[in-house]
Amino acid sequence: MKRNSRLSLALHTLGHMAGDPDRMRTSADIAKHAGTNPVVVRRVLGKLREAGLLTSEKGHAGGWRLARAPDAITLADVYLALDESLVATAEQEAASACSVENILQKKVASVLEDIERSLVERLAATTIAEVR
Amino acid sequence: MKRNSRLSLALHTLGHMAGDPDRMRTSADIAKHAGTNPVVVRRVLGKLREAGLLTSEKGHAGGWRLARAPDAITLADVYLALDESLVATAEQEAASACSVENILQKKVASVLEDIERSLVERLAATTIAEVR
DNA sequence: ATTAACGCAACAGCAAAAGTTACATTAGCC
DNA sequence: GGCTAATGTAACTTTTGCTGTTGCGTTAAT
Ligand code: FES
Ligand code: FES
Repeated sequence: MKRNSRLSLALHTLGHMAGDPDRMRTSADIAKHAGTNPVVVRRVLGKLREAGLLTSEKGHAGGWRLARAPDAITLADVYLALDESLVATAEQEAASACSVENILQKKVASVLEDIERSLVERLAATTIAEVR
Repeated sequence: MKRNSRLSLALHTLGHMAGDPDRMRTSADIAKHAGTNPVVVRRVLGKLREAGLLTSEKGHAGGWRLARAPDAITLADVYLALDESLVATAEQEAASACSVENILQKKVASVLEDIERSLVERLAATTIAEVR
């Protein structure tokens, strides 16, 4: 697991959680499985918690758990929770003096928006219950 | 022009070329317009030449020119010529022991392939003659 | 012969992502 | 109450890919 590691890490972890939703997992456990560092895990899962997909508990018997049923969490939920996008975003700059630049900007931005939308649609069709 | 600079640079340059196809441009000219370095321009345009979209000539009166009519070059041609993809590619690693990983890999890869295909389709609908 | 261009390779600088360390806080357990 | 094991966060370091830069060889017009 190398690239796009945040998303990979998140999906992989949720996939395993979906297979045994009641078990509480610590960031150290998860990190060991994923071959990374507990802090990285907490960083990523923290975003999923903010999005309401996971809950975490501090203290002695703490750890991480799904916040909803596995079949109520789609890949799109995860993708959107980390706001990192798989489609390069064409950030719009203040309209330049160059007409070529402006026209291109519009064309490309509109294509990318459509593509992004359809990507999310596709991801929404699969739940993490289906990937374990 | 900051991000995804290779594609931006390429499209922008071709857009301008489409407006005056017979004029020969040097990498230094182009670099000045694009606010970058001639070597960077040659790197990018070199790929477009390999793909048959441009021709370059060395020597004193050398420079760059379109290899075909502007309305015969689509944005998709340019996108494909630089093999840099706007959709993050889910590189496949040797099937791991973990079934979650394998299933995810397949799902995500297939989605991304579809998305990439449809992106290229969309880009193929516009020629550089339309963006000047 | 000179000049102005490309081609290419090697190197330097930079910025974003990942990993690491450190420490405060929290909650169960004896 | 004190110990232990967990999260939460901030700061720092390392890695990595991209951009930009320099240098030099090659080519062709003048
Ligand atoms: S990571 Fe999927 S099995 Fe350990
Ligand atoms: S860059 Fe488009 S006008 Fe100079």
